[in-house]
Amino acid sequence: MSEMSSETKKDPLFTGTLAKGIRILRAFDEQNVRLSLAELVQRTGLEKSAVQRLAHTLHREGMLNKDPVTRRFSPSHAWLELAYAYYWSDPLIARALPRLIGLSRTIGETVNLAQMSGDHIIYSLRLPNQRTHFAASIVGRRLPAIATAAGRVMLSTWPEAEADRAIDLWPIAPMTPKTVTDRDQIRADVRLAAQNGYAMTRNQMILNEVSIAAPVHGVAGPAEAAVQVSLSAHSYDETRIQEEILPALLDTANGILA
Amino acid sequence: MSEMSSETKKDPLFTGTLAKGIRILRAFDEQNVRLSLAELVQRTGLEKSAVQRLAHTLHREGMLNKDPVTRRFSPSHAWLELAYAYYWSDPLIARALPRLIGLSRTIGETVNLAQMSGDHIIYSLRLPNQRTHFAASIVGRRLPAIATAAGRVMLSTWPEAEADRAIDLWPIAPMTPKTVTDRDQIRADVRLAAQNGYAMTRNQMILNEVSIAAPVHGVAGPAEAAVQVSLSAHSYDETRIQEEILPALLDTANGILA
DNA sequence: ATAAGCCGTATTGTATAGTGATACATGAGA
DNA sequence: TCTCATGTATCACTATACAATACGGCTTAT
Repeated sequence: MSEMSSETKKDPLFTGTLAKGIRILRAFDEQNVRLSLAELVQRTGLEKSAVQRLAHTLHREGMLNKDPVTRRFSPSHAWLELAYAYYWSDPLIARALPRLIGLSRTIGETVNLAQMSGDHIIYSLRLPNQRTHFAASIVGRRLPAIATAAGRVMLSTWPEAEADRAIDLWPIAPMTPKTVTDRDQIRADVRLAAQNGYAMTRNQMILNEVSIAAPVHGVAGPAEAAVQVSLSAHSYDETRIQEEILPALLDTANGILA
Repeated sequence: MSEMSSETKKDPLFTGTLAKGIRILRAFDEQNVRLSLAELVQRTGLEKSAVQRLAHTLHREGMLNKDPVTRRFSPSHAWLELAYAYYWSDPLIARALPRLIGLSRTIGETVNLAQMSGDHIIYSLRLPNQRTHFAASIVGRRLPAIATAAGRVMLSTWPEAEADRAIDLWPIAPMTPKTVTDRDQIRADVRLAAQNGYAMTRNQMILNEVSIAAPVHGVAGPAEAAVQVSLSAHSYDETRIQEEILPALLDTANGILA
């Protein structure tokens, strides 16, 4: 009767109530920061009664704050505690963090650790500087993988067939007028990254931004992650990048291997 | 029949299934990073069948990874996405971040933003340096409020009766041999913080660590948060702290007011 | 002023969906 | 080879989540 029929079709271990509750948590994002009951109904597509019950439960469990006057829900500190648990669970984080800090001190520019997450990348560590704008300063941000230097350099370590499939099928969300949407151009860029051992993009997310990424290799096979640096094109010409940034970046990424 | 009878007693809006699912998420922490079904049963106190169903659902919803060979569950990237949403939801974060970065550059030492969360503080922003150890580098960490400089300086802005109650009742978890557990001593320290406008502790979490915190005031009334700096007692004597650290710290904390 | 909407909250009969017990399968250790 | 612990699958039962609806407070329009 609903649109989830195909997904839910006879999985006797699937508990719909919990899934709905998770959908409520997921309704919050950078544009939806404080949601009323009615807005939650709209964003989740659930029944008003269901949202009432589930949001109430999440509130009582400490997962949602509720403003006593506006009656709006918002994320609670528990969401940060979950991030804390995540950080401990991923061994890459502890290996990468001290080296990223070193890189950040050396070059004095924004440094990130990105991981592949489906067809997106997700930033799991970020070391912003004062010029970095807010969205680029906080962890957990997702971007379409093949539209980013980090995503491309990771793909460049994949078996060619899989990488090609990804380049053909994965989404691209144009962020600036200069965002590349031509998949053959992306394919060429991934090939180039395979040769160079790093990937570089310009003006893809923000105008006048140069993004450079190097792969973090696992024991063998595809890259586990990528170390990525953002620079202003105004401050860094090609030779400065080659001489000041790249050696330090590649050194950092290689050092994380463990 | 279960131990939740007092909590659940007749709240017709409370959905137990969702609450149980949340308990599964909460079972992961810094010491429990990768949990088997049996361990989840043990840690949550739920029935094996329930854990089987709920963990399966969380896995299908992308909230838990499942290692195909060890069959263990672990936090997924979605946990970082939730943190991302939290960061956008709390307006203090965007106000504080650039100033914290500035402070970090100025003094070259570890800088944190802490907020009150029940009877604990939680670190919501952290700017570590290379010497910072891992647990002190990642957001979402909670510590007993009255055992920390940040917690005490926030309490020092509370109405005296409430602060006294907190000092009497809130938990203290001794972390080092020198952790202060005498509540009258803590009370004196809070009073001193009220006079000075900052709080300082030594050897409370780690030996030879000096922790200094200044309050971030709201429009009026109690502090919204605290800016906190960690130093090595070996590198900073009292006069260096007074001259090099405190002015910058207080300036930063005051500047966040907005 | 009054009415109409909208929204959050409370209530209730009903059947569905989660429950818990149990059985089965697999792999590790003794 | 046996035993035990653990993960997975199945199933009858009924407790529990469900959707509909009613109520009351607040804002907006007329």
